[in-house]
Amino acid sequence: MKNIEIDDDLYHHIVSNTQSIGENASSILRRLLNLDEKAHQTISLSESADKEPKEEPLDDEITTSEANAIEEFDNSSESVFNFINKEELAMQRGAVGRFLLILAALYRAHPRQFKVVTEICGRDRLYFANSEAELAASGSSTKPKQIPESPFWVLTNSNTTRKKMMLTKAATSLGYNHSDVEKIRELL
Amino acid sequence: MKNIEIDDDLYHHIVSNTQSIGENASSILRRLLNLDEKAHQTISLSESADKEPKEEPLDDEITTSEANAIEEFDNSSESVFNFINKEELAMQRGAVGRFLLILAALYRAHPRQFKVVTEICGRDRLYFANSEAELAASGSSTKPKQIPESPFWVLTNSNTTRKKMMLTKAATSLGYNHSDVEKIRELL
DNA sequence: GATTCGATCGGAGGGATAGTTA
DNA sequence: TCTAACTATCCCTCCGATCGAA
Repeated sequence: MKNIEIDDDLYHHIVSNTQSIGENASSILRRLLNLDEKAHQTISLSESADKEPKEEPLDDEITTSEANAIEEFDNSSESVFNFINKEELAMQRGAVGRFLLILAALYRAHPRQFKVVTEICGRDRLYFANSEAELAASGSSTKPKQIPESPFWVLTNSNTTRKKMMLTKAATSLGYNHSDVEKIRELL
Repeated sequence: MKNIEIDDDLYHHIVSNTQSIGENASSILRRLLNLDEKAHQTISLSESADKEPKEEPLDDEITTSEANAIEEFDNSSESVFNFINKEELAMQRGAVGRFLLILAALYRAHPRQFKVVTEICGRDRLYFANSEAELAASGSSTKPKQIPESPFWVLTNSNTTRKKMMLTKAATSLGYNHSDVEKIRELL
């Protein structure tokens, strides 16, 4: 135990933070200074549990058969709409944020067949690819962005009209019918 | 001047934070507790030695007189922490987004006393107000933004340090103790 | 010509820091 | 004069419409 001398205002400040009858100065100070306890568990690593959808595109040949096309829907019961969070969408600052969110949903719903989007491209720019470099190399200022939680990248330097077109093509490639495609493009 | 008795480990902690030869305990403690060097925070009307939530009403037309003291904490069981969504926070692009989200949480937890933040201000700019115009008029390029889901506006044209300061002052005005204030400012 | 595509460039937002004031 | 506090300019990044190119 030690005695220290402090100014009145400090003293009052400490007293005013008493949280239990008879609490002593040390206890109050520890709380105010964030000391004591058995440390604080900074960030719970609860994160690591859910992650790891990772997904490896796998290079099976899709073109081979119709059967394949069906089987593609490994998540057959899943549709993008199960992965769209309207709140989150609404919160985005601009079209790019929404664009990425929608694509991320498409990827989550169809991780294995997603690679077909890779075929969607412009006159000379690639629109989708597995790496930033590929997109960057296909044009100037393409502004590649990674589709969240996926191994794919998209070109981002385009007007909104074109972004909608990309969504339309992507959804169509993944087997959505016209009315669903329409709903998807309207999300942007 | 007052004398207080503290544990050895606390004593050492304080001593080890000495920053100049001959610095006294009060000075060190003020620094550690983020208290202003002299006088107290601008806004907090220094209480006497009373404990507990302190806080004072300002012009409130509460119908029941007794309610006044207690009623401050209309959402007494509510703390900002119940209104903070870490996910949402993490998603923000920059400090401004987080800043607004944290303030919105503070407002939701304390809608009736929130008006005290209105007293927080700089040399000539207002930091909080009930209208965009007020803030805009108090300086140039103040970039006022409305605190989501609230009738209040904040100035936004400041560096991150100052935004943290604003949060600190706001939380303090609303009766949070230092350790909570610290947690809040760390959210930014 | 008509149409599709590319990427430049103006605009908005954010916030560090230079500059100002008390 | 010197310093601490505060302001708001200004640079940077992100967006995406627009207009030139194919």
